[in-house]
Amino acid sequence: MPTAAVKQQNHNDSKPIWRDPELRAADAMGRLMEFWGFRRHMGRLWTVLYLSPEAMTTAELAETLQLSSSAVSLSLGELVRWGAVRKTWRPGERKDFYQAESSVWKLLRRVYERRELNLIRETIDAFAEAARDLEETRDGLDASERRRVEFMRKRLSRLSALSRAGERLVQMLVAGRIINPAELVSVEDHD
Amino acid sequence: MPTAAVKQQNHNDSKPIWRDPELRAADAMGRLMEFWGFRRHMGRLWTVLYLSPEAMTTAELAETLQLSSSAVSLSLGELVRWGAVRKTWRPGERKDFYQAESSVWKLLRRVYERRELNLIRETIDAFAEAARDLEETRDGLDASERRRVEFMRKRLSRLSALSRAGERLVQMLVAGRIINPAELVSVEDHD
DNA sequence: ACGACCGTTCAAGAAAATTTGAACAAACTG
DNA sequence: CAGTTTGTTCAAATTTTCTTGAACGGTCGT
Repeated sequence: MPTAAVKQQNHNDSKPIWRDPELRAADAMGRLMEFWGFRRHMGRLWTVLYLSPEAMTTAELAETLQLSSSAVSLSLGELVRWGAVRKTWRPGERKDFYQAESSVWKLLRRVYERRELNLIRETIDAFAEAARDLEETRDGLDASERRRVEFMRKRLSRLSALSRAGERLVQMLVAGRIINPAELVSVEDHD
Repeated sequence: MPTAAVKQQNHNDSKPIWRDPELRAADAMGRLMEFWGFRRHMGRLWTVLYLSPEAMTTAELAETLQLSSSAVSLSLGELVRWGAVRKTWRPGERKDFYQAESSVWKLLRRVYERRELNLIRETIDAFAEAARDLEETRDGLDASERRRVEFMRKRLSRLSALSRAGERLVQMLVAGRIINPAELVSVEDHD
């Protein structure tokens, strides 16, 4: 009788010889994407599609990555919303086919535009509100309180300036223009 | 009898009037840091310290942010390991005092050096391994398989080139030198 | 050396997220 | 139109991460 150590080579699937490197690359991208705040599976799915010359069906993707169909549907849908994967169509086929958007630069740009830039702006706004709140407290304060609030105000405005500089930098990136980190540095120089 | 809506102003703490803007700013930074892959509390703690003219004790931090002492210890320790907060000392005092590293640029650089750069390198290595795996499969393949593997090899090497370009960009950032996103773009041009 | 004070670590509990199977809906086929 | 096939949504279950209180260990003052 076979031991438990025997890999269960299910179904009648003879897996292609390139499956191992494929999964290795997919997993590496999955980690990267996860670190970047996306679902692991988004990176994996995108990579499998990117490495495939042909568009693929959800069933093939599920089989390749050993995922349930709902997991595929979920992450693939998100990829489509990010424009990282396109639904394609094949005459005579009922299933949907998917293919990877192959311009990584385009994808990077889109994420920075839609997500990072938004987050920075929310942060900028929050600092601005905090500063406004602070102004309103400047009524009957004794000397030491006044000094304390003044310090805080200065630091807050530095955080504001830094985040605005960050916003500009990301805007430059998105525009494909040259980025000068010195602009960030210089915010902190004159104190 | 007082309703539940009455804010419980616990203890005998008369909270300073700048507490609200302080917390608002701390929370904004907490979100940013969380998005960036750190603990929420790290951003909050750092901000409270950054906005304070005086070094603070763990007890004061816990009180300000309404955290348990273990939560403070955990996240503060991590901040110290990242060099984002320094332990200071006061003559005659037994407690430890903490103050924020106030150069945000220095902090950014350190994180990119230690963390992002490492991650990119791991990714580069994984792609390289995948490519090596793939080379080894090139034995008795029929024509269509050969074409398939060849496609995959091309795409893999493009991913490699992209991640190496990413590494270079981060290196430039860390060095404070000018970054040209076009280098990333150009990887995908000649196909 | 003893006791009080601080800070860290740990394991248990709580909260948040991912994952899955099943139910549902939509589109096509015969 | 009934029956398949395909894809999505939902809630339950699992896993992972975060939080907490208690135990531990070290340091200082008496």
